[in-house]
Amino acid sequence: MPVKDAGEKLHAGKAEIKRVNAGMMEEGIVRKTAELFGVLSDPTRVKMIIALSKAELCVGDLAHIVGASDSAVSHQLRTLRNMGLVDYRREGKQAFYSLQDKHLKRILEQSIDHVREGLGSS
Amino acid sequence: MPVKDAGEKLHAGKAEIKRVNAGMMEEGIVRKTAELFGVLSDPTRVKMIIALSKAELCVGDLAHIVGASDSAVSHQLRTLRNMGLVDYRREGKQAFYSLQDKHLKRILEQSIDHVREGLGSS
DNA sequence: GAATCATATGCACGCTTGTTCATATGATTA
DNA sequence: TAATCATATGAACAAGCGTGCATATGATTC
Repeated sequence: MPVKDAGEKLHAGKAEIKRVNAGMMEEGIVRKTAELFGVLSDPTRVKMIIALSKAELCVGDLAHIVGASDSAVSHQLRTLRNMGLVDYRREGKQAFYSLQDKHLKRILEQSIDHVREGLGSS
Repeated sequence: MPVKDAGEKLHAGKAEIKRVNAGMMEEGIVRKTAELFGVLSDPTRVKMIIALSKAELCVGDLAHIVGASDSAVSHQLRTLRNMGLVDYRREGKQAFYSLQDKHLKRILEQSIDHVREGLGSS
């Protein structure tokens, strides 16, 4: 049975619409994908992830590197932790973080190239 | 000359910090990268981009496909247009949009796979 | 045990963002 | 020309987000 288009006025052919609809994903996947990108939509977090992809770092050093306050970085790390994107290791007073998610590094690097190629105009 | 660390207390070796710092990008690139990801951080826009990567569509059809109002979609299209991510073509009353930026499709698809592999836990 | 250090957390505030509603624009049709 | 259609736009509002500040926690050092 085809998709019910009862009443709605469409312009492109129904076959076309149907074809596009078939390529759409489940709502849940879409939501999670958007959430993942949300992580990368903040400059501080982008820098944090770049840094953590290069070395395991404690909060203070990370804050120093990305140029944000300890508090801000700690807050953001919680987000990354909750999403399972960073690894966490305690050593005395310090907490060491590193990038858990290798895919993230790939996606980020690819996108940076993309921006470098000139398209991120704004 | 090494990076000036005057006064700040670092924990990891300075060489390590220096190495990580070297891998950091210019502020402008970081900002634009974050902006690009910002585009993909909303479910409606994710759906729009998926749809537009499969076919050229007019506003109404696109709205129908992604399940949002014409107005909402039009607003979002303006954002995408301003960022140079979609192509625009007028035909009579209708305006047809398509994905200008092929990289975007690649990045998006790669990230969807990534989410499918189970990491987008939230 | 007191002081200090590294990190974490709750709250508040300002800013951004996505949507809706109303209206405008511009093209087609009657 | 009037009415209608597709799209665009502006104002307004709610919700979410990033940060600073104060404070808490837990480990080390004196």
